[in-house]
Amino acid sequence: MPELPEVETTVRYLRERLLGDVIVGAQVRWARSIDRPKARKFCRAVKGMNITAVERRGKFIVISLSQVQQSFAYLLGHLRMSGSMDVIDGGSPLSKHDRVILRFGSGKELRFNDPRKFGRFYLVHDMLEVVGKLGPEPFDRALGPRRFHSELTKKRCRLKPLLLNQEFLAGVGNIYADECLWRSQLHPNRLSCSLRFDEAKLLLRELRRVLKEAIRANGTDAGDGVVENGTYEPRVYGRTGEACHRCGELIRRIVVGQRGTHYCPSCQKLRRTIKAQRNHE
DNA sequence: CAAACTCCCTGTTAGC
DNA sequence: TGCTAACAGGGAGTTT
Repeated sequence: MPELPEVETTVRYLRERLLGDVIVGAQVRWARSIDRPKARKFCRAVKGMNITAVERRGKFIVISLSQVQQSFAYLLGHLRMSGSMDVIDGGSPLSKHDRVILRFGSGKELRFNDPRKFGRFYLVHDMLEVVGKLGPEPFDRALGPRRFHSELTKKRCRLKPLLLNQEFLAGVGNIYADECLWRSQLHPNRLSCSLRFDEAKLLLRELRRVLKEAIRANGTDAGDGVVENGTYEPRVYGRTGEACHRCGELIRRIVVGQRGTHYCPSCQKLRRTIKAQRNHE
């Protein structure tokens, strides 16, 4: 599943190939892949648009567009579960799950491939219409340990669902939520309001470290038929029953907030000490 | 406010 | 071998 590192990888890939190119045509093979406007209007409106920037906001791909008479300014894309983007020279046969194709003046084609059909494009004037409610970027300079701790403690949620909440923090998905909790030795069910300052500080640092490491590796290989060639190796995610890299205990899978969650029962204790445990019993 | 549920989808997999 | 049913999962919306 594409999360921040995978989207960042995709954005860099697209930027390198599409910057300055002009969209000359669009084909939509699954109408609901276009969230807004309606597919017909979308195809008409993107024609003649020039790609002036390709950036990322959370898990959204943000493409800035310019045209002589401006009616739309941003093309946003979200890969959701199984989406991926490919830029090819054009003309080659379509593959089964290609949902949207953009043709460019250079002859290149952007192909949006999405087996599960959850991914979406948004063509809008104001990108805040789509990404306006997102929380801060994990790498936002304004997000320091102090503010992170205060945001964490003013909520009363379990850590895992809170990290996945895009209005709390933008870009974290199931894999990297599990990974940063393991690295910080925090239990996914731990209440956010119970975190000490040093624990919040550690969590933020480990989250940034794991995201950086994954970006450097071009993300994680989905292995799910999704075209991705990242080499980041998760330490807990998808390693149920295997040995913890820190202590050797077997990694366990539980469900937290309707999401599969992987953690080490020995390194990530809910309660910190035996004494604290007794006090609760 | 927090959490659970439902829906959207299809490839994969467990079970028969 | 071949079939069916359960399942995963991001996010929006609804209900508890």
